[in-house]
Amino acid sequence: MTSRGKYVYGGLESGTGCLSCYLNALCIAEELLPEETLLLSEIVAPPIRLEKRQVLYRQEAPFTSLYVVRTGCLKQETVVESEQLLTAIWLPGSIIGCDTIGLEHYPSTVSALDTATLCELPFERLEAVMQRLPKLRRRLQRTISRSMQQERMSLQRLLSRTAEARMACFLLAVSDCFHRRGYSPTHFRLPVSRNDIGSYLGLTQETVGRTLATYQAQRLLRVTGRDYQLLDLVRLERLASSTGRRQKRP
Amino acid sequence: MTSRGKYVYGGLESGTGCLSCYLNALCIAEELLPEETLLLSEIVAPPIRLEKRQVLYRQEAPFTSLYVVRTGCLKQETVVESEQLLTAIWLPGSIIGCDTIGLEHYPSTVSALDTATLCELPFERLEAVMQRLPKLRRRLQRTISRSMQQERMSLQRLLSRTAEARMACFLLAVSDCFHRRGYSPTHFRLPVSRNDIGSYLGLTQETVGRTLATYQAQRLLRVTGRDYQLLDLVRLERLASSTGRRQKRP
DNA sequence: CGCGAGTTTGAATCGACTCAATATACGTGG
DNA sequence: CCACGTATATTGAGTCGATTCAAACTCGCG
Repeated sequence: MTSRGKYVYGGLESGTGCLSCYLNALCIAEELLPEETLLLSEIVAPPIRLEKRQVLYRQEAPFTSLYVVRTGCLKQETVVESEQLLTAIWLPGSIIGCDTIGLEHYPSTVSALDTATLCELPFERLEAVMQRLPKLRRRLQRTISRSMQQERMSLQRLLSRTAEARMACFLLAVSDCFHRRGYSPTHFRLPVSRNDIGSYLGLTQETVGRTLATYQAQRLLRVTGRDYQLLDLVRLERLASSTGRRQKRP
Repeated sequence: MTSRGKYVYGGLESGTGCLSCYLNALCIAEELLPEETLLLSEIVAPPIRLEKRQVLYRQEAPFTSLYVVRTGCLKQETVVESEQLLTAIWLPGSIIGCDTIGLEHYPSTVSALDTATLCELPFERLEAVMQRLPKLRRRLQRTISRSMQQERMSLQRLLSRTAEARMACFLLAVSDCFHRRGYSPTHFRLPVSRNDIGSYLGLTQETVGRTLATYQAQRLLRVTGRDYQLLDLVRLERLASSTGRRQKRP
């Protein structure tokens, strides 16, 4: 998070726009007719490329745009009462900035964990298109509602779970996300430090490491650095959906 | 949560509508001109009165309306993978249903914890008014964004806190909410069982009770049943903003 | 090659949980 | 209105899990 800036990436085919985007079915463009999608792609700013540690926007910066993650991984940090929280981890397909619509300033800082590419949706222009395309507005609202409920639930679940169960929840969420974007659900690189995973899950880095070690000993997965290979999704899911504690007898 | 239904409350002055509502400054009506507020009050359905345990809507029921809490207290429960989570506690001034806009069905069940009165905003009609009043749309979006970020942060904070700190966070949030609605911030009835507080905070009922007892011994507050009297907000805030754990030395 | 950030491992402490038993409040029907 | 039964709260003892702290280790990068 040392330098800020938005560097245009020359490598993306820009002429084709949203129509040919591999994320189409997940982006807000979902369910739009081709001619409607074209309308959308006209307002999409040229793709942004961020290098590791580069900042997309800072807390308190004026709100201008939503961003869709095409590739890479970003983190969102919020400072409140001089306490820093890791409030989100963004993977491909996520829409960043939904928590800022209607506000003047971004409530948090978003930065890249490794090289990332994003689509920028200037909100003013998006608003204009939504005026003409109510379907698009509903689509965005649905995305927002879903993520609100999703996030609330996943955090709520974590609250009453042990470290083991929290890690399982986290890894499965990441796996699921990659899966739906067409990547492997069992083998991925997650460029997040143990420390960051810890503050995202409310654990210490030591506990995160130890838990991964335990998993590895049980042949649930293999980790080398930040490269994860899930070996037994079924057992991980069992771990994630139990609280990890002894059953309270009725 | 035994019986369902929406019973019209005869006791609210209905002719005056939003203009005279004591919540005006907090409801989405904020910042609207009088004539605009009138437009809004025309679509507000007659006030709803719910008795203790009555259900406002059930999970999977078709989405029809947003609701504003006028008085009383409600809880939101979500069942996912046969696990029941207490995902929200709604106090006066809250808008219920923001997590459902754009979706077909409510993602959770909301029921009254004691007698409650609510304003119903049928969403179809609200949408029509927002079409004519962009200001109102922005107002609603701002509310949604704010609550998204707020909720995310407060849950995130809880994750890395001890039972003592979690309880302090919770009580202060409630206190703040009542305060902003014009009630006393230090003396209120919170008709939520220890068990429900526990599942909301990710603690057991025993821990909730013990923590309250500890607080009482330290003259931080007085509790009798579900009646709370906060005696030292400053010290409570200190408790809430520290994690409750020993400081890790740098 | 060496430095530093990130990670791993171990030992001791403290906190929250489970379980069980008791006490209190509350609503219902006699 | 009181007595009862159920739901909710309190209290205590023992266990298990996550934290703190310290130290050694590994990897990537200049």
